[in-house]
Amino acid sequence: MRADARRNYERLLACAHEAFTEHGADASLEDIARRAGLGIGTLYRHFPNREALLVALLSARLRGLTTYIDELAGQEPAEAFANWVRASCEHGKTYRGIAIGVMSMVLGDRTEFDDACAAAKAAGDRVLVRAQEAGAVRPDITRAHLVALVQGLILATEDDPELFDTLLSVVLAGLSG
Amino acid sequence: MRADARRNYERLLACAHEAFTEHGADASLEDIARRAGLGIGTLYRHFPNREALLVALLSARLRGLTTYIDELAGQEPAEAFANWVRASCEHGKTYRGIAIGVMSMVLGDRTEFDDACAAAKAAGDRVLVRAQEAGAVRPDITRAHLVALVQGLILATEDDPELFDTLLSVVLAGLSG
DNA sequence: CGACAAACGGAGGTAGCCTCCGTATGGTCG
DNA sequence: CGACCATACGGAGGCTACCTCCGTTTGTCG
Repeated sequence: MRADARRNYERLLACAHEAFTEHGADASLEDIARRAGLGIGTLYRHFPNREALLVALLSARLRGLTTYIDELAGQEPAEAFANWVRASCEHGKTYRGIAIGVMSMVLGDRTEFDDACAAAKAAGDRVLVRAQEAGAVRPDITRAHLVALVQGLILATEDDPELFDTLLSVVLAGLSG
Repeated sequence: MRADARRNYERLLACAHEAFTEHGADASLEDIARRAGLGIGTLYRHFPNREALLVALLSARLRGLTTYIDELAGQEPAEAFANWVRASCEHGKTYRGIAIGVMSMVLGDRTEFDDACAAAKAAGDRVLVRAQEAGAVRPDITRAHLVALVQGLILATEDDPELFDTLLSVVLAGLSG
């Protein structure tokens, strides 16, 4: 990959992040190219369609989340667990709209995204198991339960950060072993 | 309202339902007008923009759900409660994508939609209170809890009906008084 | 430094959004 | 019953976005 190509790839991802968080998954691709100071043709060479750009962006962000989760290994189990839940909520809030857009798209090769998902799940499982082994979290809880709790929490408290904090503390207390 | 206008209004809503469930909130408005055998101008007179059409459609559906919930008054409390949860899940599944599109839109007069929401909530509360008074449902559960549970359930079990049924039975068992 | 594969840019064809206004028609009143 | 007009309809047209295609530019390697 040529140096200019890599530079432009990164620039496009950064501008796509801005545009998608501002306007949702419907953001104009031409606007993204303009923000990056590049032609629309360049955007389409790197990402053949909207889905490809979204998948690349989400995958990059998921990799970032995975890195953070792995760093939680240095914290005590209960604290690491709480931080994991919190980070997942934050990630879910920011990318809920975008992720739903991606989910509704079909077909195509989503290997990259699937891999990033699997990695994030595995990293989360490690934190969960550790917390459970330390007796900080009920042993019957699974990651699927937490996904459901987190998503429900986010949707039920839309636009009410105070309610969100209250319910999150309730959930965390309820999960303690 | 003239007779032809009312007929066309209904026809547009029906075709919008088809199109939105097929293609999500991004469905083409021109396609909706075509399906209804009407000009695009007619669609825009009845619904000045996409949001207005979505709001009208969701409101109509919510009113239908409210009617169903009210009919549950004839069933025994525990059964009515379970049916309410089930119907809410069904409604949420079908309209999740569309509803999210609506939620992300801002400003404008949403009185009609707000009223429909309030009515559905009130009807649900009646069923909940009755079930709790009969001792069929834990007294500390609120409708907000159920919204969170339901939404989380739907999101966590995307594309896996079997898992959905399993988790739903778990939730219903867990809610019993 | 020169050559060429790799990358860029943007014109252009298509389609959807929404507006505007000329045309058609349902309902009402003499 | 017929004529009038407010109400409603249709679609052309201006705009913007999507995506493709190809002529031009540029990084890299011998």
